[in-house]
Amino acid sequence: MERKRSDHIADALESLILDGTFANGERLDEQQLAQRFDVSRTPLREALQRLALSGLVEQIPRRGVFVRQPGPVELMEMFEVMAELEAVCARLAARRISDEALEELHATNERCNAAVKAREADAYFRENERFHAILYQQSGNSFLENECQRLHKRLHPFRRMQLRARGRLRQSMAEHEAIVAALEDGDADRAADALRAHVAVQGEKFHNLLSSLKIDAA
Amino acid sequence: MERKRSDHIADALESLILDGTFANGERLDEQQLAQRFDVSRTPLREALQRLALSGLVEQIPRRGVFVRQPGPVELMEMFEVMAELEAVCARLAARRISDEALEELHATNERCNAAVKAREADAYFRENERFHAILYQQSGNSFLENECQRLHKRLHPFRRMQLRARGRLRQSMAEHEAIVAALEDGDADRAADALRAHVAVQGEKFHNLLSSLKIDAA
DNA sequence: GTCAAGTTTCTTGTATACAAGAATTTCAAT
DNA sequence: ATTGAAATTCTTGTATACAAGAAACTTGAC
Repeated sequence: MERKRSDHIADALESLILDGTFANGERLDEQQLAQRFDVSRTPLREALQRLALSGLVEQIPRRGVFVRQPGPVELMEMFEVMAELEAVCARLAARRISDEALEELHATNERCNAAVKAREADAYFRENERFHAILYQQSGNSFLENECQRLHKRLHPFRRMQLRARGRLRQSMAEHEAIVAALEDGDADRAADALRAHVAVQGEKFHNLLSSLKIDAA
Repeated sequence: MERKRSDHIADALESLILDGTFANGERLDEQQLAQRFDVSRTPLREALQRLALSGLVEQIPRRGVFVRQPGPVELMEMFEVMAELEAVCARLAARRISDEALEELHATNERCNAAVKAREADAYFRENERFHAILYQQSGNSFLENECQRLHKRLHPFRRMQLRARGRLRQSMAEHEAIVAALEDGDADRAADALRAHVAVQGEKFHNLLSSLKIDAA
């Protein structure tokens, strides 16, 4: 299963957009980028098209493609949908989850906690991602799993930002524990509510963070 | 806002796949299709890539692209997710829906009913689509609205098939009425449950239909 | 006749060339 | 100096040409 050049370019561009190398309304010049990646315009255009379809970039016919960072409103909307999708995962998983998966959720939380204490941000994020990935998978609905991963990936950079809020890490861990507890009890509604709240609060924290930044800037 | 050739080709190919002109595992030959649409391979490849990203087609590197109709399991999964997403729409819409929109839902249902009585299938489908589109929109979350429309579009041909089940049309109309009633009462949970059931039953009907077809074939 | 290695042909992936529409600049008129 | 139209330049969209990998076919050994 070998990948082609345009795939790698798409990934690279995605990273560059998500980490803010390209500013928001900025136009992405095909020729420049082609030179930068040492490739012709053909695979580059394929990569740009992929980004356009995944929403990171807007393609205006005969004008070019422009970086399109979601604004505060759209972000809140995305977090809202993410919260609901994860709640559905939890509801389904509460019935279907295996003992092994529960064990793994516990283990992941352990490692997550250890990372919090050791102040290892990267390790924390890795385990956090794993926690959610397991939940998606345990929904038993692979279409849902894919949709969740898609949206999760898109929200990734903002999730990271939101976690800088004071005391959020410890609170987030507590929420994880509560979610696992509900799953262990097989309580679908409680698990769903816990997960919905867990994700929704991320959106809110992020929103607060944005507001404070705006005040600072003003 | 002019579109480009590859957009039209993508639409055309999409129709051809959805209406079954191309069989399931069939390989789509770039050269043949290019001739067929009287265009070079470049825009055609763009169109194919779009279809691949939207899931209608699978692209295997250096091998070609193949039609990929979802199997029964995946379809059920998709209907399950659709049901949940629409339930979220209903829950949000129950609080935010405007009087005008409620009025329009009623009107749409009227026209839908008329179409049922007149046995006008096309009109029925048009109004049915409109009903759901209004709900998506009235969620007040445009990201959610887009996601719903995306999935709705993808399920469109299967929805149509499912409605052939005996008595389903009339039952479906009754469900629509119940949904509007819940929205008028501002009862979020009832609206969500009604819409979830309304969509979920479509998946089940479809599943039944598939099973009976398989028995017939055997 | 079957199987395998080598060769040919075909298809996809990439590069380049060309066409057409958009942006920018130039230049004239007021 | 400003405005507006013509022309030039630049960028995107499409066509064609080339490269590389996969499938199909040929040929030879057993």
